[in-house]
Amino acid sequence: MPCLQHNESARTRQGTALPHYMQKKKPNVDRIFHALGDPTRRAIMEKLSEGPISVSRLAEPLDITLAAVVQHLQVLEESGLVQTEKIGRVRTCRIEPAGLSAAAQWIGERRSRWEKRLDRLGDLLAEPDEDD
Amino acid sequence: MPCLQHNESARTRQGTALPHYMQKKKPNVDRIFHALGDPTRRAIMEKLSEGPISVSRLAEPLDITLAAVVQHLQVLEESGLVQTEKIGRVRTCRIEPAGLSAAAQWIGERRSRWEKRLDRLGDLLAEPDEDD
DNA sequence: AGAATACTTAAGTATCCACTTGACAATCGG
DNA sequence: CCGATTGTCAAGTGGATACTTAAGTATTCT
Repeated sequence: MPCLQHNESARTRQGTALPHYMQKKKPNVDRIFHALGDPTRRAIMEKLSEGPISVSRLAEPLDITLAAVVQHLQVLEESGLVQTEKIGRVRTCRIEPAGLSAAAQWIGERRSRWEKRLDRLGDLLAEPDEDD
Repeated sequence: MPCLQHNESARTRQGTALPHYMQKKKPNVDRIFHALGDPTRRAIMEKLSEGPISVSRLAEPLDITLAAVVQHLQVLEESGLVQTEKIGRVRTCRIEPAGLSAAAQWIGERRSRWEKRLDRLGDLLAEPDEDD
């Protein structure tokens, strides 16, 4: 069970340990982008965007072992990008839209901050006779 | 110069070698998501979203060495997320909006594909008397 | 019941990659 | 011109992680 801990402590945190009450604050963005950082996992998301599918069907086009696919799925599920459900002996996987939304939101925030900055800059260039 | 090759060939490609004429097709999504997969690099993007800034100013809050920051910046620049310009001895870094756009687009495509699927499903449930 | 399917889990390996150190290069300030 | 800033480059290290193999579990088929 202590197998898939990412334990990003070493590099992720800058200073000393976080107080426990803000430990789980937004664990998702970290995990989501880490998950999307792997090309195989993006390929899995690609396939999943076509619709729900079983683990072995997912593995078919991937030319890695089933076991490896399962490991990727665990990462994706823990990050909240994917949701799975086992019925009988087959586990069906589907996209969890909230995960992709969180990623999109992070990107959108940074982008709009940057663009707002550009706008203000534009204003300054347009009216250079305000006080300073 | 052959220092920062990611050389994702082994795992990224599924089958045999790609023909050279489709090698550089969309190298960006891979690099962009790999770049955003690292928390330190996301912190850099965060800071950059406040406006252009020099390398050493960027490094200050990061408690890693300047050299490490430079390496992260190379990854970010090669992925197209960041643009830099050196004037005198100081290199100024800024966000390249096209990079974030590409990431946002990738996410948006998968998300909308998935949601379109859900819509069709909704239609079926709503009108179960169409032919099959 | 026995065989086949569809995963699951654990352990080991090899590669990748974030980071450091240390030496060097170029520019700026007195 | 000398020292201080600001950044660059190369090599090395340790830890993370994508993947494999191999053995095990639970379900379905005949």
